[in-house]
Amino acid sequence: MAESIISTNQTNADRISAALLDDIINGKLAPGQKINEPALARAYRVSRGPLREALRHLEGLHLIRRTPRTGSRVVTLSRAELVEIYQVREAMEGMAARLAAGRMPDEEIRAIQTLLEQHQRQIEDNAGREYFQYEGDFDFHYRIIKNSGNDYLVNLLCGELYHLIRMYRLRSARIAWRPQRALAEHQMILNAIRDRDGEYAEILMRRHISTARKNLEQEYLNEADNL
Amino acid sequence: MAESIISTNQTNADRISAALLDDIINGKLAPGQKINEPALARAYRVSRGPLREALRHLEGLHLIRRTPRTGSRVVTLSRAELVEIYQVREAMEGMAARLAAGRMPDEEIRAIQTLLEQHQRQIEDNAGREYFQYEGDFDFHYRIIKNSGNDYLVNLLCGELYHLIRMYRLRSARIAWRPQRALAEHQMILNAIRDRDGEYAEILMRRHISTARKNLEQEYLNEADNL
DNA sequence: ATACCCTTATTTGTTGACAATATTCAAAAA
DNA sequence: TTTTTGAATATTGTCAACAAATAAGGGTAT
Repeated sequence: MAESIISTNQTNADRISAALLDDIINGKLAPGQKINEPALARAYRVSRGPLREALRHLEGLHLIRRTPRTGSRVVTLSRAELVEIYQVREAMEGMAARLAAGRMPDEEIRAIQTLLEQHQRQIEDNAGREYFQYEGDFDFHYRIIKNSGNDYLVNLLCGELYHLIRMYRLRSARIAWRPQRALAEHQMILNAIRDRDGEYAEILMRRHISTARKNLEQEYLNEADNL
Repeated sequence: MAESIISTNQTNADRISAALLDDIINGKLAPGQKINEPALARAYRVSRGPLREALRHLEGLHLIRRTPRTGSRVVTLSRAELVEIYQVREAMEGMAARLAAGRMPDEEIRAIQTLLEQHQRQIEDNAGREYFQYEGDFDFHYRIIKNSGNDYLVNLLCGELYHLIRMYRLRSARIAWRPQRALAEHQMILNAIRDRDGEYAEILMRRHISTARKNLEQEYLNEADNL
C-alpha cells in the first residue's frame, strides 16, 4: 500500500498533524478548547518543535485559531459560518457532479450503485445508528468529487472544507437528517451521472446541498428565537 | 490602522511567512527553486524554527511543496493545473458576483465605477505597461469578492487561490491579455450589480473568467504542438 | 464585595546544538 | 567512457533550554 510507504517516511510533525486532525474531528479535542503546547507535546511524546509545525498546518485548515503570544484554540464554528461553508460547497460540488458525469468510468458508477444499495439496507436495519449513515453520506460525496478530475477541487473539498463539516456534525444533535430522503436524492444524482447528463447532475447536487443548507438556516432562526 | 497594531503583535514566523509569500509572488523566489533552510534563515535573520513554521503555512497555500527528509521547493504550476484553478475560480467568483449584487452598498458601486474609469485612462495612456493593468484587473476582482458577504469565500479566493494566479502571471509572458476587452466586461458586470441583477452578474462573471480559461487551454494546446 | 496592583508561575516564541538522513564528489571498477 | 562505490559534506528533523510576554494568584485599598 502506498500509505504504509508514506507513513514510514513521514516526519513526526506530519504524524501529529494527522492525529490532531482526527482528534478534532472526533471531538477528543473539543471546540473552543485551549491548546496547551507543553501538555500536548507530552501527550503525543514529541517536543514542541514538530507540534508547532503541526499546529500551523491545522491553522491553515481553519481547524484551530491562533492569537500571537496568547495561544491557539480549537475553532468553534458558528452556525452562520457553517451556512457560508455550505454555500461554497453547493457551488463546488455542483461543479464536481457535472465534471464527474463526463468522465466517471462505468465500473465506478456501478460500484457507487452498490454502495447506495448498502446504504438502503443500513437504513432499514438500524434506524437509530445515525453515525454510520452520516459516514455513508460522506462516502457518496467523496466518490463523486474524486471523479471530477480536477485535483485542485478534490483537495479543496476533501482536504479542507469537509473537515470543517465533519467536525461540526458531532455537536449538532439537532441537525436535521433525513437519511431516506438523502438516499433518494443520491440515487437521482447517480442516475444523472449514469446518463452522462452533467447539467442535470449539477442541478440535482446543488438542490441536494441547498436543502441541507436551508435546514441549517432554519434551525439557526429557531435557535435565535430561543435566546 | 488595524494592520500596524497586528504587525507589532505578529511573531517572526508570521512576518517571514508574509515576506516569503511576497518573494514567491514577485518571482524573487523562482518556481521550482530549492528552499535551503539554513541559507534562508540567515537571509531573513531568524532561526530555523520560525522559518519552518512559515514554510508549513506556505505549504498549506500550495505555494511550496515539501518532500519529507529531502526538502521544499517553490511550486511550479503547470498550465494544466492553472486551468483547474480557473475552473474553480469560475464557479466561485460567479457566485461572489451574484452575492455581491444583492448586498453591495451604492457608494461602493460608485467607487468601483471610478476605478474602472481610471483603468480606461491607464489603457489609453501607457499601452505598454502591462503590469499595472494586471494589478487593476486584480483590484476589480478583489472588490467584488470582498462584497460577497461570505467570509469563507473571501478567504478562499483572496487568501489562497489568487496567490497562485498572481504567481503564475509573472512567467507567462505569452499569456493572452486584452485589457480593453477585459475592461468592457468589467463594466458590464458592474452594471449588472448596479441593477441588482445577481443572476446576470453571475453569468457575466463566469463568461469573463471562462474566456480567460479558454485562452489558457488554447495556449496549452499550441505549446504542446511546439514540443 | 469589587477593583486594583504587584509578585509569581506558566506559556509562548526563539535559539543553537545534535542525530539521522540525503546529497555530493572523487576514486575505483566495469 | 560510463557506472559504481564509499567517504565527506550538507541538510533535514528533533530536542532542550532560554528570554519575553501573558496569565494567575494574593494582598491591599476603595
